[in-house]
Amino acid sequence: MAQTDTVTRILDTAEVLFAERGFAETSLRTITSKARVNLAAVNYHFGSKKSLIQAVFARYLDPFTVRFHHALDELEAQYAGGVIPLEVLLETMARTVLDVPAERHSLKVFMKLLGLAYSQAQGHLRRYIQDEYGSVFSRFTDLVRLATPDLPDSERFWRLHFVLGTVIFTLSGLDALRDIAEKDYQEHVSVRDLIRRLRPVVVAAMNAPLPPPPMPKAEAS
Amino acid sequence: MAQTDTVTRILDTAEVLFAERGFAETSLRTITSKARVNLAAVNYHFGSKKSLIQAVFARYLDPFTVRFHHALDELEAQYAGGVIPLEVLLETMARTVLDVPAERHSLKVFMKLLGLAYSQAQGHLRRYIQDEYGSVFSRFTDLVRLATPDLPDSERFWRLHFVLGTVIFTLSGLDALRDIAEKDYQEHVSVRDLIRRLRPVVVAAMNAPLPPPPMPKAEAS
DNA sequence: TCCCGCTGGAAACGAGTGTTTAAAACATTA
DNA sequence: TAATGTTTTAAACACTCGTTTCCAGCGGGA
Repeated sequence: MAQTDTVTRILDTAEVLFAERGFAETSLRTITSKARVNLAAVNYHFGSKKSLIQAVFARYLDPFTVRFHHALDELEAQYAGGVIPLEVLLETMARTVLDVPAERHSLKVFMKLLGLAYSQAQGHLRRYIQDEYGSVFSRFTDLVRLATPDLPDSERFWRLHFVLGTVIFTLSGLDALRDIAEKDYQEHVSVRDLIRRLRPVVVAAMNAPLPPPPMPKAEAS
Repeated sequence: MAQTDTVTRILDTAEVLFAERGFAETSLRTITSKARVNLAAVNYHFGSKKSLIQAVFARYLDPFTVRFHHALDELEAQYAGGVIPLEVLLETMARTVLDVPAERHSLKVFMKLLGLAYSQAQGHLRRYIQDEYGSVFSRFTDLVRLATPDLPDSERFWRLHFVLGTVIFTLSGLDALRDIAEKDYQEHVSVRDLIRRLRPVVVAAMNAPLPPPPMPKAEAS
């Protein structure tokens, strides 16, 4: 192997370029030249650009899933048989998300990638993430169901995605927002600062009163 | 002019293609062939692809801003001098957003475009939207400040972006989420359905208790 | 009638894309 | 040391991209 492994050098370079410019806007030539690696190296080691994108995600999501499963195991043991409170579940997820990139690169990159996974076309990516990491998420939502027995299933489904949107949107667009915030309010916000602000908002959102029942169908949508 | 104006035929086709595949992933050739228009027509009528993208947004945002300004005018007259309640402000914004695409195409396209504007690189777009339509948003946030006097400025700033994230994220990824929801809960959700569910969540998020003060700085971020 | 400013159309340009090839360099084992 | 398998390299391939060029058709004003 070279000074540092070619594979990891490609991954390190690709993840920040993807995060700050998107997938389609980042060419293999940009990646390989910045990583000081031959152009063909990507296709040799990963097979294709698609596979490289998936590999970038795997490097974050693999450690995340094992840590999260582990954390949920501990929680279930701790509350043996009982219900794990919603706040604890959310807190655990947040802590796991925060821990994973700590040992790797920046949390910012991780969140930007998650944001891209949702917004960019890249159908293969959504399918890959769903197939590969869907099970952890279902386990989590099952626990959330136990913690919020009064919420109708569909309502809980939507609210989870509401807060997911809040978190991903905020953290993935953090740089731009932080610039505005610092200019207007002269206060520096760290990621952990943001999480502190997010917590009460997310809890309040999940515990919001139920919406009124839908109007008797007046017009088709 | 042809059967329908070449310019509007380009815009009509471009907006749905952009919405469902992103900007970089949609080529001018795809647009022009689907619109049954010559390839050179885009560069002739709009000058460049960038300008076409901006024109697509302008066709939504121009009517939106005049309507929204008008609605805020009425509100200020109605509450002459007094404070406009937060719920009324949010409701007004939601109604305006809903009204605009009604006379044009789908709300879905509009929200997907907004989502793309945030997530895709396209620096020129963010700048264009900020320069062209930033004033309406500042007027709105000023009114929100009056409605929530107990919220610190920075906290209100972040919470507004939190709920913005919720709305854009949910509505722009609606199709995928709707598929899951329909499969799992056998209920069809319309956009207006979603807004009904969003309302209490957004209000609760804005009115959430303040976060605890930040920890005495332990480690740098 | 000639000329002019627009709009539409086919073809080409030059740059940039992901991917493949075949040879060279290296590393590892026998 | 020789043979083997693995990794790196430079060059080419086959496209696709946004943009430009040049010309044909069209209208109405002089």
